[in-house]
Amino acid sequence: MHKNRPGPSAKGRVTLKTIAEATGLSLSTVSLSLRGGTTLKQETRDKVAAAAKALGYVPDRAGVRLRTGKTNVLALVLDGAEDSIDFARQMIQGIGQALQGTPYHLNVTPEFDRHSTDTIRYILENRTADGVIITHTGPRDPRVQMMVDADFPFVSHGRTEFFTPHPYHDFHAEAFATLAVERLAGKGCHRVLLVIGDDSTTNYHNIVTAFHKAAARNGIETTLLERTVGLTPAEMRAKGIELSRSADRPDGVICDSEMRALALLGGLMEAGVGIGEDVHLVYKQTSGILPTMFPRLDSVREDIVGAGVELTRLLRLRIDGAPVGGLQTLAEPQPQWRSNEP
Amino acid sequence: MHKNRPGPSAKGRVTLKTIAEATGLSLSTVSLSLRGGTTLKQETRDKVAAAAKALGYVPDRAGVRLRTGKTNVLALVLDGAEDSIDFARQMIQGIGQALQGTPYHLNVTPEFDRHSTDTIRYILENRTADGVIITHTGPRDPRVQMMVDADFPFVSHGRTEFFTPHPYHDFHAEAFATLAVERLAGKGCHRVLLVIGDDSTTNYHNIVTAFHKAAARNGIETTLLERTVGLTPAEMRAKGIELSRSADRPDGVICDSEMRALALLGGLMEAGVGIGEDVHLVYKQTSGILPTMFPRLDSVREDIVGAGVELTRLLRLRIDGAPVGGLQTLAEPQPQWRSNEP
DNA sequence: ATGTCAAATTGCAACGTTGCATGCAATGTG
DNA sequence: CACATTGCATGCAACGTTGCAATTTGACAT
Repeated sequence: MHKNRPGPSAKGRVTLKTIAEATGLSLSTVSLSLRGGTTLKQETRDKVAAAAKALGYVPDRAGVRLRTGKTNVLALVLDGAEDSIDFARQMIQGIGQALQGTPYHLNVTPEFDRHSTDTIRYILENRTADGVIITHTGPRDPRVQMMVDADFPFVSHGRTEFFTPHPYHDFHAEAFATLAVERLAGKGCHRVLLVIGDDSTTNYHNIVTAFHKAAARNGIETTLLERTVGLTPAEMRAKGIELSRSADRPDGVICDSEMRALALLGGLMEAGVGIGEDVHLVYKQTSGILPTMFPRLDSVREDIVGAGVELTRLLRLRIDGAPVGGLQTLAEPQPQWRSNEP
Repeated sequence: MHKNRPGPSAKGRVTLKTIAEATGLSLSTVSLSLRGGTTLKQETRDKVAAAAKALGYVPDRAGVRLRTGKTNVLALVLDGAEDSIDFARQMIQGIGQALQGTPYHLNVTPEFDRHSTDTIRYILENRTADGVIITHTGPRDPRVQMMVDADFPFVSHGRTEFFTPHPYHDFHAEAFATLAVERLAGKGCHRVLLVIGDDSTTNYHNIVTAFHKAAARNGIETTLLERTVGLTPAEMRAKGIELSRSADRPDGVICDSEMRALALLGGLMEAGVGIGEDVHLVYKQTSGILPTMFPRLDSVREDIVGAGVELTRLLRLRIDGAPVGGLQTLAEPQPQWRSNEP
C-alpha cells in the first residue's frame, strides 16, 4: 500500500471531499452543487451550501486552475512613469477595491521599458492571468496589438488608434484641454503654454489636438508648445526661469501633470513671477499634494482610484465574454476652480 | 472510450510529457532530471536539459502548486498612506526588479485599514503565497504577531518590539534624526520642530527618541514636538502659518515625510518666512519631487527601490529556510546637503 | 550460465477540481 | 406488465506535477 503524503494538506484543509463526507453525498455532487447545478434537488443544494459555509470552504486555486485553466488572476502592467504623482498607489487601491469579495487576485509587474511587450508575451504564453490591465497606452501600442491578435481579454487605460476596437477606459483629455483653455481665456489670457512631456501616449495627442482647437476658437496664441515636449522635471524648472525672462512670456499655462506643474512653478516662482497674476495656471490633478502647497490653484481632477475600479469592471465583463461594444468608457474631468477663492 | 478535453492545453502546451516523448525517456525521469536528480547519468541530464530548452519548457504553476503546495507567489500588503510620495511605485519597482528571472510573481493587496489582519489571515488560511512583505510596521504590529505565531515566512519594512526575532529591513531612522539635528545645530538653530504625523509605526518612535537624544546632546530645545502629531496635510499647512506668527517660532524644522514637508512649507512660505534664512529645514526624501520645487533644501534620502530589492532578498532567503539571524538589515540614510550650494 | 549488487530509470498514486458518461430509482406510457 | 422517460446522483478520467517504491540495466564476481 502506498503512503504518499506531500506537504499541502498536511493540516486538515477543507476540500470538496470534506464536504462530501460531511453531507454523505458524493464528491461530484458537491462540486456540481456548488457550481449551481440546476439538475440537483433543492434540498440537496441547500444541504451542500450549508455544509460549505459551516466548514468555511474555499475552492483551491491550484485545483481549479489545473482543471479549467482559469487562474482567477488579473495582471496589472505598471508603467514606471512618475509624472502622475501617486498614480500607482491609487490605481492599485481602485483595482483592489473592485476585487474585494471576488475570487480574483491582483498580480503586478513593473514595466521597465515603455510599451515593452515582454510581460504581455509571458502572460499570453504561460496563461498566467485571465486578463490584463495596461496603463499609459500609446496610439499604436504594441502591447494592445499583441493582445488583440491573441484575442486575449484586456483593458487599456487610454485609447489607441487601432481599427479593431478593444475595451478601454480613458480620461476625457479633450474635455480637459477645452475646459482649461476656456478657463484661461476667461482670465484674459492671450498666450498660453501647454506643458506636456510624454509624447508616446495617446493622451498626449488628444490633449494637443483639443488644445489647438480650443485655442483657435478662443483667439489664443499657442506657439510656445513645442518648447516643452520631452523635458525632464529639472529641465522644466530651468525652462520656467528662462520663460520668465523671455519677451514672449506666456500669460497662461496648462500642465498635463502635477510633476511638471511643480517643476515649472518652481522655476517661475524663483524668478519672481506672480502666479495667478502675471501668469495663470491650470493643471491636471491626480493627487492631493499641490492643493496643500498652492491652495488657490485651478486644476482639473482625474480620479485614478475611480479609473482602477472602472478598468476592473470592464475587464471582468470582458473575461466573462461581454462583447467589446459597451466596454469603452470615458471619465469626465472634474474642474476645481480655486483661484477666485479668498 | 473517454474524450475529455477541457480548455487549458487545447493548444500544444509544452509539458513534461512533451519532453518525455521528445527524448524517449519516461515522464518521471524528465521531472527528476529537471529538478537536478543526482542519481541520473550525466548524459541523460544533458539530453533532458537540451530538449527542455529547445522546446521552451516552463513548469506549469498550477501543477507544481497543486502537488507541492508551493505557489511561487510573493504577497505585498500595501498600506494606503500617502505621506511618502511615490512609495508604492518604487517599492513595487524594487520588488519586481529583484524578482526578474525568478519563478516568483508578485501579488499586491491594498490594505484598507492600517495594520488590519484580514489580508494576512486570508493568505495564511488559504496558503495563497509563499511569503509576505508588509510595510509601515508598528511596534506591536498584529500582522507580525499573526505570522510569527503561524511560523509563516515574511519580512517587514520596519522593526517591531516583539521579543521573538523576525526578518526585517528598515531605514535607519535614528541615524536620520541624528544627522538632521546635527545639521541644524551646525546652521545655528536653537529651537527645532519635529514634524511627524504617524504615530502608529515603529519608525515614529525611533525618530522621536533619537531626535530627543540628539537635541539634548546639542543643546537644542524640542518642546514644540507634540503640536504636529496626527495632523493632516491641510492642518499641517495651517500650522505653518500659525507657527510663523507665534512667539516661540522654531528656527529649524525636521520633517519625516515629503508630504508633510510640502504642506508645512506651503504655510510657512505663504506667511513670508524665509526658508534657509529665518527657518532651516531638513526632510526625509523618498522621491525626486521636492528637489525640483525647492532646489536648495537639505534632505536625507531613503532609497525605496533599494528597500524593495532588499526586502525581496531577505524574504526569499527566509522562504528557502535561512535562520532569522542574518535576515535583519538597516539602510543607512544618505544626506543630501544642498542648502549651501549656489 | 548464474547470482549479487549498485546504478539508472520508471510506474504509480496523489494533490483538488471539473465534465462527461453512466447509473439508478421513480414515474409515465402502451 | 414490459418498456421508455424523466429526475437525480455518481464514477471515472484528466489537467501537470512530484516522490516513493519498484523495476530494469549493466557490471562484475562466482
